Amino acid sequence: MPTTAPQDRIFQALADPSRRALFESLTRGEAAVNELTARFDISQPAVSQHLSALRGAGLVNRRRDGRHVYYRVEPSGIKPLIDWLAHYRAFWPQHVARLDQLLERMDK
Amino acid sequence: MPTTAPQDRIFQALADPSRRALFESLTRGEAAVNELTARFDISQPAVSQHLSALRGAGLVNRRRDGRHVYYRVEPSGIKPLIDWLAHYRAFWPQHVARLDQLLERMDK
DNA sequence: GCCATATATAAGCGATGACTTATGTATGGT
DNA sequence: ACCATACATAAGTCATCGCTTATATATGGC
Repeated sequence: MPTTAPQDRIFQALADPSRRALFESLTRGEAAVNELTARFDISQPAVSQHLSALRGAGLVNRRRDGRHVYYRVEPSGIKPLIDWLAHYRAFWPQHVARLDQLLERMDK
Repeated sequence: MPTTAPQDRIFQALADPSRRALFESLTRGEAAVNELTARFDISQPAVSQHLSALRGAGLVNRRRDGRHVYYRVEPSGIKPLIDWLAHYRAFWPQHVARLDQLLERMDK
């Protein structure tokens, strides 16, 4: 039954509260792993693993600068989520048009 | 770290592919547990457990009719998801206004 | 009341997940 | 070259998940 859908990794990535917190933190701006480790009460490897999951889901990017690796939100990453929501357009008929416009704009 | 957020149950509910498939199936229309069990290749208890999780997340309703229990999508259930998305408005500035309108309309 | 159907709950099991500590790999400074 | 810092990966542990089978709880028809 479970043929891996495109939403699979993103939903699973966001299912974990720590990961959502990390993501939330990154929306405040790019941050290196050591900064993130300082902000949260989990070990550095745990942070790296979470970031890896977020990256695998396409939700974040990374960039190396010297010894630091800076992570930042990948704006296009949440598109699968929007797509998934749009698929259930039938349940909010009035809003479909707006969602469609949103999707069009995100394509570019 | 993990103080149970409002998005918690909904993200976790949607993290499972079988559960998303069930939800998808319900968007085609209300269905009883035995129908859903027939559609998928998992046991009836598994279906009931998934439906319970979806219900716990506010994504579906149920209604009893005789011996059957019919489940249907709760349209307001995806609002937390929209809310969560809206929170990251900063990343798609052009779309914020539209998302806001969408949210306003869902409130009623 | 009795039996069949429909669903929910219980109990158990193997797989996966989220962490930990320990170690490996880059990079920079001296 | 050496050492410290920054990050990733490995390995192990404990909890949670998704499933199963077995059983309990409706409801309806006779």
